[in-house]
Amino acid sequence: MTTVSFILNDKSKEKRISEALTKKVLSHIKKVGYKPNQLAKSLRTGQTKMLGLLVEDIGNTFFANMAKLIEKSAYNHGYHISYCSTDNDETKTKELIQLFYDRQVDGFILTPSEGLEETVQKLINNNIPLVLIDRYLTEVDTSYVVSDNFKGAYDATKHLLADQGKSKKVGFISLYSNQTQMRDRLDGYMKAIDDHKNQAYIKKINMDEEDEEAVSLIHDFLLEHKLDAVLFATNYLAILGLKTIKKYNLKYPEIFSFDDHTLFSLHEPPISVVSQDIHALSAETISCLIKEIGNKNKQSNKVVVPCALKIRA
Amino acid sequence: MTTVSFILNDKSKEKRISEALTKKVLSHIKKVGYKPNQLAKSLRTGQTKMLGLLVEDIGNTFFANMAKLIEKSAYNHGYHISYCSTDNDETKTKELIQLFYDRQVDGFILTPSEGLEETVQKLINNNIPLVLIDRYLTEVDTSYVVSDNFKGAYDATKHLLADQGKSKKVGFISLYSNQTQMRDRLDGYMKAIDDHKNQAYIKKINMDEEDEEAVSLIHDFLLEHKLDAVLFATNYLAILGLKTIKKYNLKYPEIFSFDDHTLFSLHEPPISVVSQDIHALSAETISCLIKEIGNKNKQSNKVVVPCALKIRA
DNA sequence: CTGAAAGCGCTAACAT
DNA sequence: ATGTTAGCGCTTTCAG
Repeated sequence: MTTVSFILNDKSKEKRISEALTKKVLSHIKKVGYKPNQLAKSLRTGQTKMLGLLVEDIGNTFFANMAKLIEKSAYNHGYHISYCSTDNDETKTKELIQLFYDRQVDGFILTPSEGLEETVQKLINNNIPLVLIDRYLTEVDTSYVVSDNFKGAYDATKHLLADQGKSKKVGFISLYSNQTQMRDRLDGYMKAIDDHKNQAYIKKINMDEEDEEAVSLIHDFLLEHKLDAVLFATNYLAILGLKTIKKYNLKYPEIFSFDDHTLFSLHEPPISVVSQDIHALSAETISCLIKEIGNKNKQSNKVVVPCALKIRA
Repeated sequence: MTTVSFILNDKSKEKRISEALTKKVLSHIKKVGYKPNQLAKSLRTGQTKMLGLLVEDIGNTFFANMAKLIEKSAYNHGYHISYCSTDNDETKTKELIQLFYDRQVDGFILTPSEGLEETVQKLINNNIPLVLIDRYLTEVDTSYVVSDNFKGAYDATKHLLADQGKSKKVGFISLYSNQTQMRDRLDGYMKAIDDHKNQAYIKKINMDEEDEEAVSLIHDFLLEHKLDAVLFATNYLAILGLKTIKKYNLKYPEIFSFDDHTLFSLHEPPISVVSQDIHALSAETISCLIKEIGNKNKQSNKVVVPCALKIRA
C-alpha cells in the first residue's frame, strides 16, 4: 500500500523504489482503471489543487478572457480553477469567499469590490495565498497584478490633446467608484490635462444606472461643454457613448476607450483604445499565486503590467 | 455529536430534537464560528454539491453569459459550478471530464465536441447525471437543452426571402462542422429556400481558419454569386462578414446573424439576428440536471427552446 | 436526547 | 521493499 501510494505520488525516486516495480505497478493500475479519490486525498493532505477565481462578472468579455487564460496557465502548473461572479456585490463576494474557503481552495484570485478590506485581511491573517487582480485594496498589504491604468489614461489623454487643435476640450467619463483602477485612470487623465495647463471636464455615471438614463447623461455632458474628444474609463461606458452619438445623431467627438472590444475596430469611425495585456496579466497572476503558495508568510508581490495604445483614428 | 450533526443538517424536526436545544446549538455554533469541513462531508456522503460545466469557450460571450446564468440558477438550487473551456478539443474534453469525475461532481453540463460519444455514453452507463447543451449527440440517448436552431434559421431565411425582390439570392455561411446546432441551422435555411423553390448558395469555412483567410473566402463567395442577402450561422462568422464588407468596401448585402452581439445593434446599418433565449436555456438546463440528480435511472429529457428574430433593418 | 464507534479512501510514519 | 496502522472530519447506526 505504502509503495503504491508513493509511486502514485511520483515519489519513486525519492523513496528509492526500483524502476521495474514502479513500471509494473503503474501498468497494473492502468489496467484495473484505478482512480484515486481526490476528496480523500485532499482531506488527508489538505491540498485541493483548486484555485478560487472570483471576478466581477464572468459575462464581461474582459473577465471572461482573463478567466480563460488564467485557467490555462493554472492548468500548466497543475492547478484547476473554480470561478464565480461577484457582481461587485459585497455580501455575495463575502459568501463566495467563505464558500471557497470551506471547500479548501489552495488559493484565491480576486477582483475586490469596495468594503472587502476586513475579509481580505482575514484571509491574509490566516495565511491563505491570495492575489488581487484588476484593482487592489489600498489599506491591505496583499499581492496584486494590475494594469498601469495611470499611464494608460495619461498616454491616451496626451494623444487626444495632441490630436486636437489649439483650444482642445478633452473630457473624461467614468463611474462613481473608488476602486483603484478607476482612480488611477482619472489621475492619469488629470495629469495629462494639467501638463497642458488645460481645463478638465469630468463626468461620473452611477454604476447601476439604466442604459437609457446613462445615455441621456452622457448626451448632456457632451453638449454642455462642446467637447472635441472624450476618454471613457471602460469599454462599457464607451459603448454607451457610441449609443449616445447614434441616438442623438451627434457630430462625432473623437472617442477613446479604456479596454478594447470587437466593436471598436469595426465601428465607423473606428475607435482607438488603451488595451490591457491580458496575456501578461494572466501569466503574472498565476505565477504570483504559485509563489504565494510556495513560501507561506512571505512579503507580497505587486505587479503592474503596461498598457498599449491602439490608435485607430 | 450526533445531535449537533443532525441539527447542522436540518434534521431537527425529522429527528424530533427540541426547538430550544436546536436554537442553543445553532447560536453556539455561530459564536464559535465553526465551519464544517466540506471535504470530509463529501467524502462521507458522496455528495459534493458541485456541478461541472464544460463549455466550448468561456471567452465567448454566448457561453460566458450562459455560464453566468447557470451559475446563478445552480446557486438557487444549492449547487455550485466549476467551469472549464474545452476549446472543442476532444482530448482536452475527455481529460476534463475525467478530472471532474475524479473530483466527484454531482453532475455534468457539457457542450459536446464531436467524437465524444463513447465518453458520454460511459458517463450515462455509470449513472452520472448529465445534460448536454447548445448541441447534442445523435448517437447517445442523453438529456439535452438546445435552441430551436432549425426554426430560427428557417424564419430568418424566410424573412430575407420576403424582404428581397423577385430574383432574390440568399446565401448561407457556416462552418465545417457536423455538430447538431450547425446541421439544424443549415437544414432550416434549406427548407426555407426549398419552400420558395429558390436556389441555395452555401459556403462553409474551416473552424480554425485564420481571420484573414476567412475574410478572403467570404469575399469570393459574396462576389461570385452576387448575393442579395446572407445568413451567417454564428455571430463570429457574421463579424467576419462585416470585416469583409468593410475591407473590400462592398455594397451591403442584407446580413442576418445567428446569435446576437453588442456590435450588431450599434453597427451601421444595424444587423438583424436570430437570438437565443439564454435565460430560458440556463433555467431549463439546471432544472433538467436537478431532475436527473433526483431520480437516477430515469429517461432523458430533451428540451428545445424557441429562438426569436430581432429585425433591425 | 446523547455517547461510542465504524467507516468514507487516502497518506505517511513506523515497524518489519 | 512492504505491511500495519493512525487519522484527516464528518455522518449515521446502535445502545443506552
